Amino acid sequence: MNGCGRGFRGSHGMGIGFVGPFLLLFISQKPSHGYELMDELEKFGFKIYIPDQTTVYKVLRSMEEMGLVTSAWDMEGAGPARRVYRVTDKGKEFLDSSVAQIREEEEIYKKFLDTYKKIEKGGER
Amino acid sequence: MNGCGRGFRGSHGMGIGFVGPFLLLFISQKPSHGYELMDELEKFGFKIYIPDQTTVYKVLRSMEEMGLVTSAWDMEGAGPARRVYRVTDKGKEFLDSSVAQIREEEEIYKKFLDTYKKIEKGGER
DNA sequence: TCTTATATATGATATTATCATATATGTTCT
DNA sequence: AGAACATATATGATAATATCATATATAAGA
Repeated sequence: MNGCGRGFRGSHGMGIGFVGPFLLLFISQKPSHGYELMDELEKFGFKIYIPDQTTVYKVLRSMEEMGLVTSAWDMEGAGPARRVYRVTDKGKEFLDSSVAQIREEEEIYKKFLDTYKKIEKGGER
Repeated sequence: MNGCGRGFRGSHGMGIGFVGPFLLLFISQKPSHGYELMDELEKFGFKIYIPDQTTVYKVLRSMEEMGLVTSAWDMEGAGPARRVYRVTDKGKEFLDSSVAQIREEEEIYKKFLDTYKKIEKGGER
């Protein structure tokens, strides 16, 4: 019981969890680091469920191990050093290949909401 | 590596996993049993990712333990006995309360696809 | 009889996410 | 100066979720 998001998606073996593709999408637009990416997740629409910080950092490292991104320390600017990630060609391919799955889920969710609306109206509530 | 779906959603503590709300939705429309629900998942749009059979059976049992559904054996008709599930009031409430989260995810996915389309067009691909 | 579809179930394991905690830099307030 | 806070990353232990491998059993069809 912790008021977090909802569930696996059985992505066993994908290696980058639920949030991975989103991070890959962000990094594809602009090289970025963990702390900033956390922020971007919220701006993107993650409100009720926002992944844990440690999850984000760990997924970034996983993605690097898988060769989907590379990282380098950025000492410039204020504050502590930032580990800045950049997408690789392999990362772009991965992103491309995950789109079909995302599309399916988007459709399933849309259909869920439509169906719910119907039974909510007709229902003995 | 198993070609399955994609990842957790950090639903720690929800107790009914990713597929739970869908099962609850189906059962709310019509009492049903595990084997049939598997079928309905496919009809609903689960193709690239379809949850494992054992996952479905286990989630149904969890939902019963949580008081979201009740079950009874149905001996009528052909074939082996079926454990038929019916939604409870608590189950309906649970379904209601999970809608906000589903809506957020649907929006996030939609935005993912829109953003991807943009960077795909403008991208050095 | 053999195969297939129907139907449920469980113990072991793999995968993913969070929790608790640690470290460190730089800014702002008092 | 000292305290508090925002920024920034990291890891070991633990919790939650999903699958794998396997077992059982009924009935229909070839």
